[in-house]
Amino acid sequence: MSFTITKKDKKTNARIGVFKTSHGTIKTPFFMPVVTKGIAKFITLDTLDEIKTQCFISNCYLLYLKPGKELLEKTKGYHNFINWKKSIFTDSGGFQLKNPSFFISMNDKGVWFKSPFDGSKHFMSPEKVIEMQNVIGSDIAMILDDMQDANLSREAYEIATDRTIAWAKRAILAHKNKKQMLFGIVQGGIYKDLREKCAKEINKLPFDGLAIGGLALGEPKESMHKAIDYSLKHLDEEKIKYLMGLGSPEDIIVSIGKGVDCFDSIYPTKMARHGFIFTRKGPILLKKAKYKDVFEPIEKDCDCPTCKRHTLAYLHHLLRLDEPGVKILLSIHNIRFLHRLLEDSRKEIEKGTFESFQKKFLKEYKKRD
RNA sequence: GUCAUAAUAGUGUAGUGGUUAGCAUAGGAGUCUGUGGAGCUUCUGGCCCGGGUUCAAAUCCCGGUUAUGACC
Repeated sequence: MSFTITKKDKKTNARIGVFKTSHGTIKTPFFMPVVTKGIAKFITLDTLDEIKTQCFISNCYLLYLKPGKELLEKTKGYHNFINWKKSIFTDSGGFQLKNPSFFISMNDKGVWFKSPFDGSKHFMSPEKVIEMQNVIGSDIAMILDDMQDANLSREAYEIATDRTIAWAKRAILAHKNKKQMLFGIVQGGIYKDLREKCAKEINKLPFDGLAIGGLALGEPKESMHKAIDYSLKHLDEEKIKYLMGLGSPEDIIVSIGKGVDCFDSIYPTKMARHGFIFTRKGPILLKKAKYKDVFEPIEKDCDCPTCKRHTLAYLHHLLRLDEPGVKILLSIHNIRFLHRLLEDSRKEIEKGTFESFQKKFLKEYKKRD
């Protein structure tokens, strides 16, 4: 279990590296799809393998509810249960804090959640979240953090920042599993001093990786990018950096240049379900009538199963009929698109040409509809 | 041919005298970022035709047209 930077870009803060977990080696920077409950939405694990997914992220809280701790103990972990040989991250459930269908209340001890399945109440503490992730057996566990929604008062972010720091310390003490890595999370909203304070404190602790959370929640883009900078500035350069939740192609390319190594997001799959597909020349809204007779793949050079076999006209036809299968085909493309984008970024960093690649990408990736 | 019933956005429908004529879907525009989901916002678009009653008609009356059904 280690992270080794193999090359640093001279013109930007981008870097490539090798991230070793108990289940293999991941080339960084990388994108991981979200596999909340043991399967990605509309994509099987088989397909994730086929489109060269190195790693995915699941959700500790949702796995705690179903299938539950006992079953995962019986199967000796989540890897066995779902039969996935490669690496797995688990999110703590901190993100569900902003979701009213889960959240009940919280204090310094932890969070009361409710189950949407039966309304039952569950208490989650920083320690309990570590314990559950241990049962899951994920390669990377995330600490429970206090993530506040955008547009709250500064006081709310001050409390959340202090609580995240306090919980991070408790998580470190609770974490005993030597086969599992633990990542800390930086919070602080869009406030420079809070981000810096949180980053410094989290950076002091012996985490295996460092995450930046609480972004892309409705704050302006510019504030978001600044918040990333404030956070990264005080984090150990040699440790792996994980920007939580961001998945738009522009955000990823910009953030790689800042020195981020790891991304996860529901963005590609959610967009796909709503008929939005990524291309290097910008996103396509496939339902538009202009695609009804375009007999070309989404992207000619894309190697995903969807592009190798189908045309825009065909996919448009399925989307207009609201055939469920089209959500599979589009989700596959969008995930593969991000994997390819990251593969290309790694190649460009290796060659020392990342900066011009980044500029060219951002110039070409404009809305074309 | 006779009788009955019906006719409201492209489609399917609600509306029994005073409504900005409602809803769904289709169509246009926008949006979605550590998954309670396949969503959300928004725009466009309609009373079969002609006459009558009434202060006022999608609504009541007469005629026409068309559709469906039954009968001959």
